[in-house]
Amino acid sequence: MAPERARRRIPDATVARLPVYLRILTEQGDEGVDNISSERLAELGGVNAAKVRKDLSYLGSYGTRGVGYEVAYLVYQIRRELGLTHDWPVVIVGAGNLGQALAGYGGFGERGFPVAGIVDIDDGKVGSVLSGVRVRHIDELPQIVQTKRVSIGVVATPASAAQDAADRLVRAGVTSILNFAPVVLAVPRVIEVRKVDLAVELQILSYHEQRRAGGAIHAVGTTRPASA
Amino acid sequence: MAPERARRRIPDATVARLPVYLRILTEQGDEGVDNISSERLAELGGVNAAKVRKDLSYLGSYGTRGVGYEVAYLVYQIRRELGLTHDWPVVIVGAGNLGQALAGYGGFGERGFPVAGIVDIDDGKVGSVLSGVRVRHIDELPQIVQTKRVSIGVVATPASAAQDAADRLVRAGVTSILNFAPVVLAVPRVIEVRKVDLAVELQILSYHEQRRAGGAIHAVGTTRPASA
DNA sequence: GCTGCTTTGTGAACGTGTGCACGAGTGCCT
DNA sequence: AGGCACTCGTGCACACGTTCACAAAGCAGC
Repeated sequence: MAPERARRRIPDATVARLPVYLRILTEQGDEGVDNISSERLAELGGVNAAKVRKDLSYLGSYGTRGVGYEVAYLVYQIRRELGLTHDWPVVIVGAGNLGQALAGYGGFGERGFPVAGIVDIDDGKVGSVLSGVRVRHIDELPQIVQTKRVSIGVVATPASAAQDAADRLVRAGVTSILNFAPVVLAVPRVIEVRKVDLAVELQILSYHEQRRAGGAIHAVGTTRPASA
Repeated sequence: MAPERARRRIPDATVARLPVYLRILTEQGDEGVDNISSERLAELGGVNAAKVRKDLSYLGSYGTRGVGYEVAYLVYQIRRELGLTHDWPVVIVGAGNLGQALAGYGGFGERGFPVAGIVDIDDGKVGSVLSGVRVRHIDELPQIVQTKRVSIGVVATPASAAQDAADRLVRAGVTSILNFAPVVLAVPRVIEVRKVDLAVELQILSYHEQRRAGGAIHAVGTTRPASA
């Protein structure tokens, strides 16, 4: 049969950029662009052209020398590689400020991640409806995950409840977690966790602002300052 | 005067981890812990102990061999290095779903990033009050930035309006931007931009799920499929 | 078909980040 | 005071990621 492609592991850094290329390519496709060069794609993506070519080369040799890449075909290949050929329902834990915003944010469903359910531990919130999805009690989590075949969970609870939420998600059978709580989650090795932490992002910006403002004023001294 | 500290450039990877250490150390301090070893800090932060020591060594030699690090002092040093010795007011552009959630999310102000203002281009939204902050028209952006000395802007608009929002922020004098819109912003070199993209995070998780599930099922054909 | 122009795909060099391993310093106990 | 147990700080080797530079491959025009 077909010779199994060696499924070379795609570097993390590349995986993180593929969604960006995908979005740009989709936009370009909608605008009627049929072919695109690595140079142009790099420009739109804010990266280096060589990087684009190397990234895309991990998918296979889908470009045409002297011409560029066929947009539609590349979109297909990236979607296939990212597993976006079918929907991935997600379940949101936590119906607070953030959970509500996430549920209301249309971007989820449109991009292939429909909200299969929202759960909260607070009976006061259970029953209310957010953007068409009814909030259910967290005890129903296992049932939701099973019946809707959910493999991605979103933790949108306060920090203090995040670990419990993660534990419940894992027990319910979820294998990937997107964590918005400012906590380092402890989960089994096999569970894939990604973290989005606003405070961290702001503090990184703060570092650069601080450095810009006063950091450079002091001339760089010798290697070892007085440690007294 | 004080001997100018040697301000060596701190690696990006380290800067990204310092906020995590800071949060853990603050928590530990609140719980009455006075000293902490790199081993313990690593465990709580989900990283390697050697990495913790190397990261902290960029700040200076603030540990005590045989004992560990004094929590309070380390908190102080990290805060100083990250520029968290004073508040950094932020201005939010976009009072939609996300902008509202961000304004309502208490974590901002508490962590030293008070919301100096929210602006929107839609007159229908101007005037309403979100979590105590009145939404103002985007034309007032320069004034807000100037009077409140804002250097960090948050883009919480739809993708189509994000570049315009960024342009306005830059023109108003902001030098760092946190972008929630799924767009690659074009800004002057000197402007620091960080991006938070939910779709990208989910697609990365999708990649791992897909790989876990069936990545190996379909054998991909030879190097070059028919390209018509 | 041949020439010249364009753009891909990738080897190789370089830079950044990680983790080990161990010397060096510190506190405690006798 | 001396020995021991502990933990930091860091040199070094290795892995990962980025960028350059160029041969290979395709297209267009004559």
